[in-house]
Amino acid sequence: MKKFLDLISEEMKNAFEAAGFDRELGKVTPSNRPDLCEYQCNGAMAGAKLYKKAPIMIANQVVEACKDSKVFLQVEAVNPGFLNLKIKESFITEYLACMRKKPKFGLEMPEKPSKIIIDYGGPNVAKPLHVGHLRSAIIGESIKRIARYAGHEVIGDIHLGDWGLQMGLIMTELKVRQPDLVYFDDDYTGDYPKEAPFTIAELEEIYPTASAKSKEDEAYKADAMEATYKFQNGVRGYWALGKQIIQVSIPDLKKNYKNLNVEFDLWKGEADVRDIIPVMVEDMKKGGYAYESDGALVVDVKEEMDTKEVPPCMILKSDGASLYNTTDLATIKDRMEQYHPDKLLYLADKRQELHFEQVFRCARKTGMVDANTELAYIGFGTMNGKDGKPFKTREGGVMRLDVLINEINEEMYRKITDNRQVDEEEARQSAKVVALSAIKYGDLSNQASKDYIFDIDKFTSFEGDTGPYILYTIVRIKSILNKVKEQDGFTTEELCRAGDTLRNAGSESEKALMLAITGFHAMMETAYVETAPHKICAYIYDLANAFNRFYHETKILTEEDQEKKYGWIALLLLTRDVLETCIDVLGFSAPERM
RNA sequence: GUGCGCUUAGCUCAGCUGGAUAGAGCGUUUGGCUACGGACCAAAAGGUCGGGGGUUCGAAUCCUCUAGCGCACGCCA
Repeated sequence: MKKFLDLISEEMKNAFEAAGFDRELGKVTPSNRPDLCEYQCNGAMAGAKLYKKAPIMIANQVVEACKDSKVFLQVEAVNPGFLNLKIKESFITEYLACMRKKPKFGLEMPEKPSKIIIDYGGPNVAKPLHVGHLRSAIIGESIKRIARYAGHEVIGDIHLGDWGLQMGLIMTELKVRQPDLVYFDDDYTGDYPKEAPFTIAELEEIYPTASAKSKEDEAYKADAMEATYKFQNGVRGYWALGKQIIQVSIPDLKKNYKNLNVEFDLWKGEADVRDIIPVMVEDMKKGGYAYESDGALVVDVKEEMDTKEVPPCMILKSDGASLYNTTDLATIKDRMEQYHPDKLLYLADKRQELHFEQVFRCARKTGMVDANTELAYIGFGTMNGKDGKPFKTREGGVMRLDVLINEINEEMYRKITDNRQVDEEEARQSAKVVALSAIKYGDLSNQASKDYIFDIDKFTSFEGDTGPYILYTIVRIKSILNKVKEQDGFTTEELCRAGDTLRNAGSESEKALMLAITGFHAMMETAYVETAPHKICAYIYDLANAFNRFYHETKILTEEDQEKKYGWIALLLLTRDVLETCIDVLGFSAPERM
């Protein structure tokens, strides 16, 4: 269905046309003076020059043309030429009734859905997730869900970091501890064991140990680099061992991402493109794109329009090893061939902007990506502590993600059980759900591209613009609905039927709530087009406020007029559904009670 | 050095394509509890939108200059 704002604009455009002006002047926007009107149109002022007429004259003519409108309750011309609009209750009610009946509240679906691959997450195997992975996971998951909700086909790929020096480091340390493992025997030709010779817990201990040793011991580091080389070049034992490191890491990563309500469709990594790299490099040479420079193989990606210096994109290091660029490019090639996507979307720290610029240019120049596939990069800012510096533990180290999450879970549990009797198990469960909303909302309500301050006290607060406040509002609605069910002896289905008929708003706050709901489509569309989850946050915060205001002055359960009461129930159901849809798109959910 | 980004209330942040009196939350002050969940609601105080100049009937928003801060600039990822 059409967006509410478009419908009103249409009506206003007709009025401009009827009054003899260009209909495009009739564009309506939400009011920035809610004390005066619900919507406004500034077209009369824009038309003043065009028609050599005072804006207020134009506005008055338009007012005249709006006389018999079925949409507008009031159209008022105000100096210097504003058109202040109020909407008829019946028009709003009809619109909401229509929203209730349609899937996705009647959000218009694209004629041709795009196929989008979104690359986010990017954790390294064998290393625990830390806070640096949080933003990518949270924002990426939400952007994926927004695009899906908007009707597109989206594939989320975690793009594991399983190619770098950390692989060699682990192998080197493993060799020190267990030198007799068959993986290290170059003469071994049999099958390698299915069981990995380590657990995830051991891996998490091995890596930091190895990393520390390599910083002090040159020979150790050289061994690690050699092991990395062997792994990358597919020396049987090393390759098999590397695969096992990956296989042991994945279930652990899955578990951790599941706690964040983050799911990937593809669990591919850099190592998966190993076979593609030589072919790709060969093609780049043959095509005359790649050449040697200071011993390294590079592709020029400068463009005439550049205002800055864009260094060439390095494909191979002077020792012949591949690097970040190489695997990213090979991954693009792989994705293009396997999925033929309309868009490749990357989510990474904003400091990587130049890297993606180079990679994208290189991919286009070498013909790996055709003109109708879009390459996009969304850079996000740093998560800082209260001091404005990158978030650290009290001791100044990198904070593990599970530690941080546990801390917030505990804080939530404390708040939920504070001063009240609750079932232990249920309280634990809700604490988790609410804690996740606190973390995610805290992150997503800020613009992704900016740095933000991760303030646990602020995010976990039940007051103000926070996740818990949104959940609280939803839970409150659910609570009322449950009471009605009890009171009138309804099942959930019966309640929905009983609350089927919306009625015209009977108060300012009810009308404001209804109008807030009508903004859903425009908001969702903007959130998709601008990849801006924070707009969803702003919307549900407004909606929750509108609901709480309405709730505060409306006694629903004790209302004796059944028609009135069930009209409100209908409005509650719709409000709840819109709120829950929005938080689902943001990547969290609401409990039944909290 | 080159380029990019940021600067809005005491603090944390919004501000849609230029519109009326620049908005929230927290904190501060005040009022509302016989609780459909007060984890709420209502209200007040608090701003030269970093600074200068320009475009425009009209600028936080567009252009330009400038200051402060941050980030990135071939063999890490």
